[in-house]
Amino acid sequence: MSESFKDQVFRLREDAIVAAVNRLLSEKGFDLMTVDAVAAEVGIGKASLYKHFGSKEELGAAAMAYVLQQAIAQASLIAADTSLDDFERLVAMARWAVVRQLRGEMPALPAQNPTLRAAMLGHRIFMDRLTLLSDQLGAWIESARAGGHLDASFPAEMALYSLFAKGCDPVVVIMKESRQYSEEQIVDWSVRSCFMGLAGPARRPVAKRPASRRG
Amino acid sequence: MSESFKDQVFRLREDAIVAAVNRLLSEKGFDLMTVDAVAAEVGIGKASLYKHFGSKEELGAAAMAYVLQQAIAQASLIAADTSLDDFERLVAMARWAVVRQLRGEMPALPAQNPTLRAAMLGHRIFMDRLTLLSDQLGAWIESARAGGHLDASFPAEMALYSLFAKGCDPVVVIMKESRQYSEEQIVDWSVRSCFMGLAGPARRPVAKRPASRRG
DNA sequence: GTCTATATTTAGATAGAC
DNA sequence: GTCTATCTAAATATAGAC
Repeated sequence: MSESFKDQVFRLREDAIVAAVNRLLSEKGFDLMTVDAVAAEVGIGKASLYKHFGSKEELGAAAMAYVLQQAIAQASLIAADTSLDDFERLVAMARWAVVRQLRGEMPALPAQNPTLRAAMLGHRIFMDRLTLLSDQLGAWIESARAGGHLDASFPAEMALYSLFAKGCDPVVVIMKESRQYSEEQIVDWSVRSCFMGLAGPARRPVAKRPASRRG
Repeated sequence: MSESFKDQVFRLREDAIVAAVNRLLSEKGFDLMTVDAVAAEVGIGKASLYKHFGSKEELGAAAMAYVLQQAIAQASLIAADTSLDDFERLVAMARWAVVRQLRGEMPALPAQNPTLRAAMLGHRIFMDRLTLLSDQLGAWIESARAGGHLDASFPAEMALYSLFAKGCDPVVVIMKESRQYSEEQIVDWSVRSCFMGLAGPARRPVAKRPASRRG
């Protein structure tokens, strides 16, 4: 019973650490985020931090695992919404990623860092969640492709990668920093450009079949 | 005369340094690129390097200025090609950026680094070239928007930012690393997704007017 | 301007008391 | 597990001879 309470405190502290890492990662990025800053943000000593996580890279992997957990939860909600078809579910997930990034809740990890990459590949929870989310998105992508809702001239993997890339789209960041547009506008534009592209009506071929919904 | 020769050597050496920085930046990124590695790649001592550039940030700014120079040269070629309209010129520039990235010739600089950002804002050559290129691209964008070739529901700045972002598109990198697709395929897909989006025929509204060319 | 050798700083990681 | 104090490694930058 006392043990159980201790465990609860332990997990709450870890949650606080992950939250701090997540915030600092989205603000400064991995390389400029220092372990000292994480400890200071949580309000504990650095040595205490290392009792929870063995390295800075593990902190990054844990932050990504946390975001993946939230993405999976969001996907579950979207999957349960029967008013949506699978294409619209993909759009909804892209929207979710952009919103998260605008709110500063999307950690930025450098893909070029081999040490960090190794830590993530060795992080079982992260990898399991990554597989789970990829499978869910992949199923929607296949369904949407089969129905002509996604352009089948692209490989399915490219749609998957594009969705993940929405979480770190520099265009979104710049548009936000310019402070000229509302968040809703930025989200709408970003998602629309992802699926419809930048081209205007003069460059769009005549549709082979009429659009199914939006008249 | 001897002075002039020395100057030539000096500039050649600086070119070699910038080339090395450019290669290392595209391979490792700014934070993982060390000044020691740059000096080793050029084949000179680190102290000699600091006679040419005052800081690591200046190296990064110089590398970007060099890429901008090449982008401007490419834009001049494209501008002179009278077989293209302005929309196609934008497509050609996007294609150029993706090709450069695939070849590992596109330096990656972290936008979140304030020191680096300050160095670039203070780098006159870089800023002048950035303005020049932005003006050229902006003119094409306005022209393409006016003709309905670009979707006018997006702000013009967003098209500009999207073009610049093509130089660091993580989807391109991942597709390349997967080694499943040829470079031409990746380029075609990346450029197509930028302007036409991921959506398929079932999601495209009936065109108000017929496509001008590729029908 | 180039080199070798060194100074300085920063930040990841740990020792050891409690 | 938490803390203070410290170790260590790496990397930016510089001194000083040539």
